[in-house]
Amino acid sequence: MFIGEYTYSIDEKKRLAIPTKFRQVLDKKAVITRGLDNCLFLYPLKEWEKLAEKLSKLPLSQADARGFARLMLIGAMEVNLDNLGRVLIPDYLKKYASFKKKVVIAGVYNRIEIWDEKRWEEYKTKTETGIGDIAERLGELGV
Amino acid sequence: MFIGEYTYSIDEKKRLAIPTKFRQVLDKKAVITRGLDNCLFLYPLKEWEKLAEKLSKLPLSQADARGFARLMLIGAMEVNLDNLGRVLIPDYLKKYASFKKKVVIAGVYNRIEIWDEKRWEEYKTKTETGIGDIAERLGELGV
DNA sequence: AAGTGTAGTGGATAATTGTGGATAACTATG
DNA sequence: CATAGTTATCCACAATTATCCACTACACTT
Repeated sequence: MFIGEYTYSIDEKKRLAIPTKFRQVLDKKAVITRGLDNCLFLYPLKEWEKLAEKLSKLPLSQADARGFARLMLIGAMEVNLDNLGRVLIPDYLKKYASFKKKVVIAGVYNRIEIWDEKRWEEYKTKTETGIGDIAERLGELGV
Repeated sequence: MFIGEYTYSIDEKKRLAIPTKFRQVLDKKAVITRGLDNCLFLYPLKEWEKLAEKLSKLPLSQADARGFARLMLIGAMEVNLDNLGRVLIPDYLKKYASFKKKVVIAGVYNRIEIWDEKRWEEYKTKTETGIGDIAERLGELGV
């Protein structure tokens, strides 16, 4: 399980270190994809395979399902952790998530999220102010 | 599984390099054909055989199904990868997909798509805005 | 409080790969 | 049969990528 928030920096070679606690679970190989709200998702290989399998079953004949599967599958990239536990961020994903130097790596149960630091702060303050409303909806979910 | 987005260029001899990660799976021979949304599909031989089988079973009575099957079957061509992992793009397919110099090679699970770079960018932005809420769709998939 | 160890960051070297050109083989046509 | 044009195989260079190594800073231990 991934939990916690860490701040790291991407060097000029697009390398990003993964927090030590997450490395043990990731096992040298992982898949990085487009995420929600302009962040990136990082999945362990097995979690990704489950997701990809579902995406591949979407009907090819319907334009919007086709587009969705394309965005998610084409947006994904298998990454290897080097000896020091770093991964390479592909250009198009770096651009998609508008990464500058500092990024925030956050554990969200079965996946890892990677945010541009500034966007993360903005998202956090926005969410924190609205957290009262969210709590009410959580009640509906039985939490 | 094919995933990821790569940018390559077609030289003046209509040769196109296939990303290294895809070569291992393709095994020297592949089938290239007309795809949806003005891109090309590239299949491993076995995947193509399965698809061709399905296409041949489409009801002869429906005009659009018949047209789709014709498009893909007649447009298909077997291509060989040379020693450096490049394939030759036939003229009529190059024209169909309106390739200029730069193309995007994209992995979509069991097939590879080849897009003219400009068209891909257009399709991507169009789809990103038109796809609606990605979160909801992921939720439907149980992710 | 000092030393040792671990982890984040940056740089350097070696290997791989994308791209272009050149030569050889084959086909077609006069 | 020969020549011209097209196609295929091979080779070389340049740029990017991957692996390796070193340094620094923080933390924990003794």
